Amino acid sequence: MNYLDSLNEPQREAVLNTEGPSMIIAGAGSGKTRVLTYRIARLMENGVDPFNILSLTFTNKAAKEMRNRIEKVVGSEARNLWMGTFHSVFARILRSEAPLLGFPNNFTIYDTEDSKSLIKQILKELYLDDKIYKPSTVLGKISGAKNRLISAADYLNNPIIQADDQAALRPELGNIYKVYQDRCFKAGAMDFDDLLFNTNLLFKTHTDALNKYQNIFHYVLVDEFQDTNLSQYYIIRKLAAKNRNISVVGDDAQSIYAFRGADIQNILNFEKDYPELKVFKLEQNYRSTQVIVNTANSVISKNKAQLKKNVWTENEEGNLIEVIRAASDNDEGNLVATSIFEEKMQNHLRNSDFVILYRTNSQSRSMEEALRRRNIKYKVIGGLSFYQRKEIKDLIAYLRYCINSNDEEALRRIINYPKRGIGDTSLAKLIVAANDHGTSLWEIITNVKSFLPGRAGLAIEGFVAQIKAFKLAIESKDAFEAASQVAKESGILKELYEDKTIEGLSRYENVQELLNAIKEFVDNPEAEDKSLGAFLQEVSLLTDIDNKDDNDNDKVTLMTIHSAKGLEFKNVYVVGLEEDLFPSQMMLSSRADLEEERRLFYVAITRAEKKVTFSYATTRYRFGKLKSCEASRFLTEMDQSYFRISRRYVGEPVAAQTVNVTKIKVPSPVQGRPKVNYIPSPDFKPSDTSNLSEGMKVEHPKFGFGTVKAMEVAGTDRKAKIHFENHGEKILILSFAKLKIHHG
DNA sequence: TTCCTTAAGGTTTTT
DNA sequence: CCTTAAGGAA
Repeated sequence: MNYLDSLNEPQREAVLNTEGPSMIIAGAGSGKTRVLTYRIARLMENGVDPFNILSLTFTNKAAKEMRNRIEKVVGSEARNLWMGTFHSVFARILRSEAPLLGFPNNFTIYDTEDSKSLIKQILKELYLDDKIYKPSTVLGKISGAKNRLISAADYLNNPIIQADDQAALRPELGNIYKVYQDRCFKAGAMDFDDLLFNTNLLFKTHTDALNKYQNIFHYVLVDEFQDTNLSQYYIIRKLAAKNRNISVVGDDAQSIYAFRGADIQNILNFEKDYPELKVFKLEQNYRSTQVIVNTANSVISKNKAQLKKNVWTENEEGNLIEVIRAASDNDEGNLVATSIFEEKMQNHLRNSDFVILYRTNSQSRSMEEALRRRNIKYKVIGGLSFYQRKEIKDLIAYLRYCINSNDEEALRRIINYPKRGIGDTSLAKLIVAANDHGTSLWEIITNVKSFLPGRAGLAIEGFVAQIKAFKLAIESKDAFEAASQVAKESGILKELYEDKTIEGLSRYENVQELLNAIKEFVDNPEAEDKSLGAFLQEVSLLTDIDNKDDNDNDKVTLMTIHSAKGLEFKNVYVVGLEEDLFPSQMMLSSRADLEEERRLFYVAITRAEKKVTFSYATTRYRFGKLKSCEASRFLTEMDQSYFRISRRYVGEPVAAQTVNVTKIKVPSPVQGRPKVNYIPSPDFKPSDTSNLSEGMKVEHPKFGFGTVKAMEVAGTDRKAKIHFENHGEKILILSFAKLKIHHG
């Protein structure tokens, strides 16, 4: 029972309160994972069978780690817990219940690429313009509807939605949605959103199935609750309806997935749905220094929509936050890499103590180049993941097709790869035939002679014979041997082997790597289902962060801020802090979007234990063109009292010295006075501030008019303490604060 | 049907 | 800058 002693009061209460509904509001770094771990351990110690506990996490990796930690407390029984992401847990359940909904047990899971490809196909068939109905937009609409549990029929019958689509000049959206669903159904396929939508459907239409799972899951726990969507919320609410032992953990300040349908309303609904709810607030931060916690708080305080929470820490004050300004994106990479190198040497750190976080995946390039030049080992999370590579998807499409021969997207991929003389026109004829006869493509191509008598028909017969042989192999051999046979006899390996370019070589190696992964899967003694189908399912639901580590773990990590959720590092670099990049220019149109960007920034800062470094570039290549950039508004709006401007500017020697700056304590913000949005004078133009001095009157585009109270100059690092009429005292850094000097 | 050249357009974030 | 779509010739 000693673990209880290691918890603070609210943590302990949250752990001990195992019965009934509860909500744990957990600030960043407040020991949320510990609480969840011990809570589950506690349940098991109280005699609850692990088979009766469902714990939903945001990544499979988080589930695995938590399982290991619980195992350390209660032993190997922890393996029997139901743990995983929403998608993987309910895919598993659907795997056995799918026939109730008319799907085969071996249904395929379409990834985003498959979905878009199908939408393109449908647009062609309906003679719709893909400039107006852009596949990604259409998919987004369909996804949004599904996440709010609106079926295609509901969509078509809803007058408000129809009016909206009419007004947006996209009246056919509902129709596309309907055709898309029909085609998925016929293909025996579900997309990511269908996994959740169909789980809801299952529980709604089959009370016996619902009862079954209600009786299995006596306890339901949900991590990262702020990032669940309505569809997910309904699932857990249904599951918990009988026992009402439901516990959710989240932090509204870290909600960053609204674009995926996540709805902060879920937190409010939760309070309404469970009036007997117990709420626990974890506010003490154990992860970060005071500098980091205070800075992060100053960022998030700019948001209007938030729950009341006071995150604080007893940790040391810690390093100042360093701000690097670079001349270009490449320069930014160099300065960041140099900084990492120096920090590492000075403080005896490991590569793995560092993370570089950015808004978009494309920003990794300049960082990678700079790190490589300095021989600093790194790994990139996300981006084009292994399983999204063309050669991998091709082989997987063969395997998918052997398991589910109605899988239209897989067929489209492989029917003429490697080339066997079956072109678009032949395939189009087959699809038309399938639609006209109301049968599956597989039935058409197994009787191809009656539809395509010529040379193309012959080629298809050869293809079908091959697939039949593969199916036999999959039935009689283990997954690895079968997949190897498919790779060889399909001609994929040969095709890649003959490509002697560097890319070709690496593609060949990637396919071998996939086969290795299947081998490993088959050899894993813990896996209960070693079938090829099980492998494919697991692989299709991997998250970026789930990619398994190689043996050498001492690497600098590069990833998007989204991927970094839930992780922590000693030193964090948040790079590319420029207007239009972060916040992204796509997110400037509404207040809600901008607030989400700010929460994202908050998440980035709060990953750090010891030190945060910000960087931005004044020019950056975008679409192959050099564009000039401005420092992000996030830099200008936050509390800058802990900033230290790095002297790492272009042209300076690599071993630039750091400036010694005494920190100015910032007075707490003026209380009680409402902060009105200041509208700058129409002729507002930032002045040259190199001669700014005490007593001058200035105008700031956000804070309005003020008087300079004090100046502090240390090399290139210049700060001004300014008293603003409506916002009190602020300390601004002159290299990016925009100020107009008013004379007289 | 395939392969080559050229043009256009695209970067948020992810299960 | 990159990748993908489209168009034309063998």
